[in-house]
Amino acid sequence: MTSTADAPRSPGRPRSIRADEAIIEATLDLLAEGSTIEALSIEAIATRAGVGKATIYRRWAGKDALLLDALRRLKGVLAQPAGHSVRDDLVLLVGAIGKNVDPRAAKIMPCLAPAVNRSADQFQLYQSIISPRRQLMREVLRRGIDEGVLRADIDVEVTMALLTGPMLIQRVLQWNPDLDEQSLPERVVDAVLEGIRTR
Amino acid sequence: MTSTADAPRSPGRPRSIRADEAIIEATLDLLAEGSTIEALSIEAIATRAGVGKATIYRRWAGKDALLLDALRRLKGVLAQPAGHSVRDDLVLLVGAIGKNVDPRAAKIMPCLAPAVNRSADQFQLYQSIISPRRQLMREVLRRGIDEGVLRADIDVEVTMALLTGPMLIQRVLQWNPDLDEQSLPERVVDAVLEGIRTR
DNA sequence: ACGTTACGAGTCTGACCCGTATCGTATTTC
DNA sequence: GAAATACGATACGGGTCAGACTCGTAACGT
Repeated sequence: MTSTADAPRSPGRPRSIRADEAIIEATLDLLAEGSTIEALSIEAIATRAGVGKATIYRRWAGKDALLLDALRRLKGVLAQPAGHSVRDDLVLLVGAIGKNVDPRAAKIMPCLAPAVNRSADQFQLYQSIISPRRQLMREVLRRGIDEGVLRADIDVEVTMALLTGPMLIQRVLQWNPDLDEQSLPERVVDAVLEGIRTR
Repeated sequence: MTSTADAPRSPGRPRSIRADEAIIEATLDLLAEGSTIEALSIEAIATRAGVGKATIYRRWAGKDALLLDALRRLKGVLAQPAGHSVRDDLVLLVGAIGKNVDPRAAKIMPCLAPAVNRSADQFQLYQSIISPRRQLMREVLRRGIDEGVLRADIDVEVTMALLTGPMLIQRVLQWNPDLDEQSLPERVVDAVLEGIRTR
């Protein structure tokens, strides 16, 4: 016989996995199409997903809970530095900033900026996404110090901000429309490595 | 007699300047208190300003037009570099990023990130605010090159992103909560000046 | 005095939305 | 086949808001 712990299966029709998917996808689609977080309505999501509202409320407590789950899908995979050259690893990591597997992510990211500072939940989600990436860069910098490629007296945290900031304001805020995004990672890394002062 | 061009004065009660002020102020207050751009309603603004809704519609076509006018007030004044030391001037300019005269600006800025990429009007407003500041920094960097303090082969535009980015992600996105904002301008400028590579 | 325009306050219609409930139907276990 | 649960659809009451409108009043020119 099946053990009791093995089959806590409830009777009745099981929840549709396709509905789960459709709801999440509809949410991300709508966000990517330009809807802002609070303009997003459960009704719109339900319609877009081809699903009844009740089906959404059966799974999530409200819009916030749904959004949290939906945004988790966007995380994407971490870039994997090769480990040969510190400079090349940094270029790889800087180039990966704001570049997710899901093309919708680029459109959605700017929307999170306001939310991050108003909701503790979303701040935590945001930090949980970026902190592993920060850790990756931190390790490369530490390796650079150990190998003697980077000075030992640099502030690693400030250096990470130095490398990340320019890329982020360009990708998320379109800070300077004339700046070439393609070559930016290389140029940022090299500038930070060499400094700009005459010697 | 008064010349025709001199007195295009219309009859009737003139518009109240105090109402103009009150409406703009109420808008900025509500934004600074945490309301997001689209959660902001004309009704709320009218109530807060102690003004009838019609008084607002008489002046602006809608929420967008009002917002554009209101945000223009936040520009603040440009920091004035002393012109003695390039390093000190850069510290001043970097420290001024995201620091406006109006304390409400700091709370409002993150809300603009999504809007900037969706409305051409707001993108232009955003650029019109930051481009004179960019120009200021550009001039300091050029002076540095002329004086021989900075290398002649640096890319000035990339360098500006290098200096601005870290400060902006910290002030607007709270990128790394552990980073000390107070000392950041100095540390960013010095790091960019010296580079992080061993020599 | 009189016409004109603005004022604050309020009303009204038509949207849109939330969250819940209720349909008839479909899918599962026992 | 019966009980249980899910499904999409739709209806509901309660809420907010946009915009246009209406009051009675206030401020300005002639």
